[in-house]
Amino acid sequence: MAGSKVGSIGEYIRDQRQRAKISLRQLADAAGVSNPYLSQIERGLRKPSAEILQQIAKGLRISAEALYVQAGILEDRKADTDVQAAIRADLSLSERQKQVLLDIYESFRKENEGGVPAPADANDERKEAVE
Amino acid sequence: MAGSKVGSIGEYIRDQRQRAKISLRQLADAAGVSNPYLSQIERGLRKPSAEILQQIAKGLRISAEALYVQAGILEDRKADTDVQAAIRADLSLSERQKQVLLDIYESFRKENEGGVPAPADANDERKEAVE
DNA sequence: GCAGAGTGCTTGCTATAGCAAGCACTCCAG
DNA sequence: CTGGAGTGCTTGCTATAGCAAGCACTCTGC
Repeated sequence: MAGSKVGSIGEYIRDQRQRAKISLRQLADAAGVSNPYLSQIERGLRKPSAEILQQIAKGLRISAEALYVQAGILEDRKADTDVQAAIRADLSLSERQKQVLLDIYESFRKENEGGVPAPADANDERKEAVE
Repeated sequence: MAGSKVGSIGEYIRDQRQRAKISLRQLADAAGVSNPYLSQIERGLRKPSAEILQQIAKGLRISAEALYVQAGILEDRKADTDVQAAIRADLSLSERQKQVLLDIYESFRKENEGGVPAPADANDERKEAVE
């Protein structure tokens, strides 16, 4: 999907449907939503709920997440790193603690965008962080 | 969160709110939703849209995804990897950064020995770590 | 005691999501 | 030509999401 990340969900659905070479009614039937409503969604007249998006994704045989991203209700995340996935799934952490760790992890990665720093620099980093 | 992955979103929100030790109105204000509506959501009388869940997540300072998972609109992605192993193996972090993250992770887990704690504690931890 | 602050909930309303019934059109076979 | 199948859209309706106004309660200070 070239262009903006959060575009018109309706246009995106129509595009995917046309790529799949199925009619509006065929998709509506496969998705279990009414065909007039799907038409309205595609033309931007209605704003579908996440549940409807889930059904449409099923009918299109694509991930619901892809539609959520287009609809602006989910961040477009490239595959989680192992660290991120592990933190999210860790049952010994509260939701808030997970968010804190993820934020710190992310800020560390930003610092390292020019490369992983030498151990001497990392020393200073630790002192700041621990204090 | 032991037990079913997709439970009552209302109970979950109330639980997170009570862990954060904030009143219903405080969360409603922080989230930008009406307090009666939040009350209805917590009691399972209404079914909030993804947009409202997003706002509530912001007010609770947790990820929207966590609420989506509870609401059944997003799959809970499993991670087979352990947090500690993942941090150690992450090539985008320096060794010192890894240690910092591991220390924080460890201290979070220590705090949680009697159970998953109130997020207010995690708040303090974050301030220390970033400074 | 009363007033004020804070709490969670009730109630009635508006806007709109999502549907069913059906229209208008195109295409093709008999 | 007509009828049938398929297409996308219009229209009017119902159910409900989400809100504002306000109630009933608890607690505290004067």
